[in-house]
Amino acid sequence: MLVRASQYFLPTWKEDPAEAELPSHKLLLRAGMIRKLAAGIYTYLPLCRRVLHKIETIIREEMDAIGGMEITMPVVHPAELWAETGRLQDFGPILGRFRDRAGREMVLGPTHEEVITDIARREIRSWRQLPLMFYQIQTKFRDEPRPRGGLVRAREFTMKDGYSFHESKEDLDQFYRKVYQAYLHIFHRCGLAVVPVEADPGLMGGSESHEFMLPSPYGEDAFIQCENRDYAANLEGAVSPKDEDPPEPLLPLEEVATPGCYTIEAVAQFLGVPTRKTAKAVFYRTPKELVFVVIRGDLEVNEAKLARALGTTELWPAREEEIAAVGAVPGYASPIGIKRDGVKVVVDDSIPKARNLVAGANREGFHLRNVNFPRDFQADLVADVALVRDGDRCPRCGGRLSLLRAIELGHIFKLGTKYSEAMGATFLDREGRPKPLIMGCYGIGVGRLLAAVIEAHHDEEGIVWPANLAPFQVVVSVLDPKRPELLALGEDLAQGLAEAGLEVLLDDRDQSAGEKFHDAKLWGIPVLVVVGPRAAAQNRVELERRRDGEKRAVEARRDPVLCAVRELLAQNG
RNA sequence: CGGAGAGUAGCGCAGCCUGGUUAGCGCGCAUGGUUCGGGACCAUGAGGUCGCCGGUUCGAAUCCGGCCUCUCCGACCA
Repeated sequence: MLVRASQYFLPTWKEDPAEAELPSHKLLLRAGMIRKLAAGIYTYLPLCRRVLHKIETIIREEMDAIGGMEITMPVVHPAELWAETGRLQDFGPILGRFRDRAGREMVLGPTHEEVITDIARREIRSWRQLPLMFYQIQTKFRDEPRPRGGLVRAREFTMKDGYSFHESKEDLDQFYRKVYQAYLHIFHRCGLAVVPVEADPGLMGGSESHEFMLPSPYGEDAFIQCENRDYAANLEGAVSPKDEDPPEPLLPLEEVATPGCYTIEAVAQFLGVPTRKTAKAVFYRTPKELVFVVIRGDLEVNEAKLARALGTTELWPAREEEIAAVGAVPGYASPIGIKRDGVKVVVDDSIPKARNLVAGANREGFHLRNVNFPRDFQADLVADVALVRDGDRCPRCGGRLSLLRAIELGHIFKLGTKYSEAMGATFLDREGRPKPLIMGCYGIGVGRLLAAVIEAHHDEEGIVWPANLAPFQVVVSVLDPKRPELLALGEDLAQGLAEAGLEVLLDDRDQSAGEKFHDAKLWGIPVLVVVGPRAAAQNRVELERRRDGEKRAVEARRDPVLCAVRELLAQNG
């Protein structure tokens, strides 16, 4: 296929736009691939559409290969459907809403578990129909509070979402592994070295989940990875064993004056002890009760882990008056001597391993030395609720963990029966008994994936597409298209390449040579064929490879040019 | 939602502090001409409710108040 640049829409910019920070965002704008309509809402221009099409093709091939069937679900859903699972509430303001002319409340789909489960409950009756896997590539809308980085986090975005239905947990487990592998293939084929990490299912619910992360300094997310590569987890789910303090005799409680020491740092400094020899009190509120968390002073509470330990999804920081109501003194709060009714005391598992800690005395201006658990206070729950830090130990091998920024490209979940139970989607099992369908769901952010490919494949001059994703494989640049013989030569060579099955951009625009060279680099097209007067005088054209700038001159005829282009493309990796 | 910054021609910016002719520069765009291998040159020209609303003033891009939008950091986030 052959496209003439003079008749195509390729609005490039010379300068970096003021609104962009990330390389992918700047390059998408400069290369004329996207334009912004509003915060986090973009038009995909022709060059972008071509690349998206290639990414989508890879995704379709991999989904089809594991038995996925492509469908398209509606963008607009009745709000009632979302009320069935409780997510009309849970999603809150993220959900785009409007009323139709009859006054019925509608939502813009941020994801499609409810819709596919509605299909399933109407159509799936027997175990004989299972398993089933559906997927779609479609526009989603989520009114995120902070869109950022162009396509890295948009409010309106393209997503591949897939949903599978199974008769048993075992069948889901087996299929989940297939999807996991298919996802690795997809990212590999896009030229990305992603890391699968263990993740927290969060709002989606379910038992097990993995995120596919591309490490990047510009990532919108982060994860924890072991130096020995045997453990990777997202921040909300990461665990690390706590070190036991060296044995020391348990000393008697002792109250000490610590005027003006409202923070752990201040207390530790005032008393000359390290922060890890202190116990910190942190207060939360759930719909049911006040939660008093006791954690080692050098650690932070991981609210996702705490919520999971409490079996709740709703958790907020407590207000001062709620803290005071149970007899705790903010700034000097202590688990010793508080009212126990209506308070749940959660002790992080760092505390039983520590000895002789400094904790609040529940008295303005005083702390206690030599606090020991469980000698001095009791817990309703002992659990790991700490945020893992850079440098902590790996739970598998004891190696060092590091915190890496990353772009989350995909997320897969074993949903189990959360949606099928809420919505009454059942089937008759082999014994003829009705059972809720067992589900999995699988998402890839397609636009984010495209942005991630640019983050991973660019240089100072522009994008450097992997050959299989490039919008065109070759650009044939006619330096002086006003000369009929040069234009004719360029057209003939471009035609030859196109007839051989390549996607060719013929740059026949009447612009200076420099501008055309710069645009070709900005667009990231793998091979440039230069048709210029200098080489043409010797009946030659010059080829240049985008990735490394390697140049070669070949005879200006179809066959030698095709042959050389193919070689350069093949070595493009 | 908390913090920070920005909004002047299609893009990038200056002018604002210290109010005063017709609001400027570079790029881009249009027309004509000269050029033609790494973001050319000359000439002419088009293009602006200075984000919006209100106030102060003889006079506001400039000072004051309110609002809107966008960007970044954080919180949040399948």
